[in-house]
Amino acid sequence: MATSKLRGNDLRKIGFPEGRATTLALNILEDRQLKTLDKGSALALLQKIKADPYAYLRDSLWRELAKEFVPDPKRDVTLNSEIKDYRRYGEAFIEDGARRQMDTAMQLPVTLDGALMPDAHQGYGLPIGGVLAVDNAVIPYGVGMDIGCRMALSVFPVPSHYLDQHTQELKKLLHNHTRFGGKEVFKNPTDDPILERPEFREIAVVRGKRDAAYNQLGSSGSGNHFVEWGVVEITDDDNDLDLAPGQYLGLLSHSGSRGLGAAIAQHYTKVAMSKCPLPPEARYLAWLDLDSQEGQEYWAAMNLAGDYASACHRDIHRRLSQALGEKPLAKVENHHNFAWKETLPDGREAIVHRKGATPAGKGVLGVIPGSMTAPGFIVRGRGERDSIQSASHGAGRRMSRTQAKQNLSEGDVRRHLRDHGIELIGGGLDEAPMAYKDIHQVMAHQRDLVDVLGSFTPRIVRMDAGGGGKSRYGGE
DNA sequence: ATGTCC
Repeated sequence: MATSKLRGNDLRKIGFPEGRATTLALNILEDRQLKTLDKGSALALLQKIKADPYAYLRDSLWRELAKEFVPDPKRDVTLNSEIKDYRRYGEAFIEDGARRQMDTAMQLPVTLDGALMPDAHQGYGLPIGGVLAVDNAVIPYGVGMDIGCRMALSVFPVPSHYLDQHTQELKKLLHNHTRFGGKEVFKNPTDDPILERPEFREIAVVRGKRDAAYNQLGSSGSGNHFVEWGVVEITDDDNDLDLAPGQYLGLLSHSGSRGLGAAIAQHYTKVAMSKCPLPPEARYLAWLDLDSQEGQEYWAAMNLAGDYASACHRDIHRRLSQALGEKPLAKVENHHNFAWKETLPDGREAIVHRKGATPAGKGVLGVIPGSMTAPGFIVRGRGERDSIQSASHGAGRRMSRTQAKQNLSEGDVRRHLRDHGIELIGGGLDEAPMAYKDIHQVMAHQRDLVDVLGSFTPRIVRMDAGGGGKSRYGGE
């Protein structure tokens, strides 16, 4: 009876699409002929069917599932045979998987234009670091799971040597006034006006998450999310922040829309995949017509999740500013994992998806983080048309989470952090600085996309304690 | 990235 324990989530981990294929697989496994199959063997078999569905088309038990993995011109929306041309920044160190995913996205009949940022790596559907402009449609997996995930920086009127003199106090503030991980939330969540938005009454999936949204407000979640104190160095006199060149104490946060955004992404991805069946390699790129009821709902829910993520950062910075007893001189905030209505250079209206890519329209400010032991950069967009007015959202991974856990040791990471003078609360091996690309190289590949106004060098970092042996994927 | 669900 071991098979009865197999869940949809197990199938997601071996790359099964949400929806019919998963439902079919779970139903077929209920067949009495398969009752003796243990969980491992069942997963191995399902993987084989997905990899070579043609071998199972005559198998009476598995035929219906196998069909799900074979292109069906009668059912599937057809991809263009031609891959539309698109720019790749820093192509030499972009992995093949990310390139292949972007190629597929450039074959969608709704695609107008695209670009791949120098921190790109493989994700679900659109690669992380992928920018895709489409015609009157929105792709839930082109936005990603953590809708509206963002960076927020506060610059304080405090000299940077405060970090050296008050290291343990600042560390304690992070410990006391931030919440990380799946379960940790504030006992006294802020009653933010966002919770009164009509979407919480009008959209079913959003309504079901209102209580969770209230409880999770101001919490940071897990994965690559962080809150950190560090040194802001302003190098450019003309910096749009009214800051004199020099060094300041800074607070940088990276997190998103928590359970609310995840539920919206999961729900509308399922809807899109059932309404817009695509050939297997493109299945996760299913879109919703923007004029459809579901498309309008997703658009409203996505915007709410973005505003919620912003409210969370506001709360994080308010709590820490109060605890520090200082008001910020300047703030910079920018989001990725989102879709915007924009006008392309040729005048066409487009829905521009930036999955792990930073908006870089002319004069638009943003922060591109490096790693715990490398600076991030305060940037101003140059409005470059070839990148669809976008830039990278960080350094990007050099090692997958699994590779990092296999190749790095706790001792090595501890030494590396100590050598760089970094204080860390939490943080797993999969988030070790060595798992990330060299931010200086990444920045060198996007000189045409952004101007650098200053830097942020982390000193005291808090992250989730990390997943230990748990398998994770993606990361935006 | 989330919640533990087809």
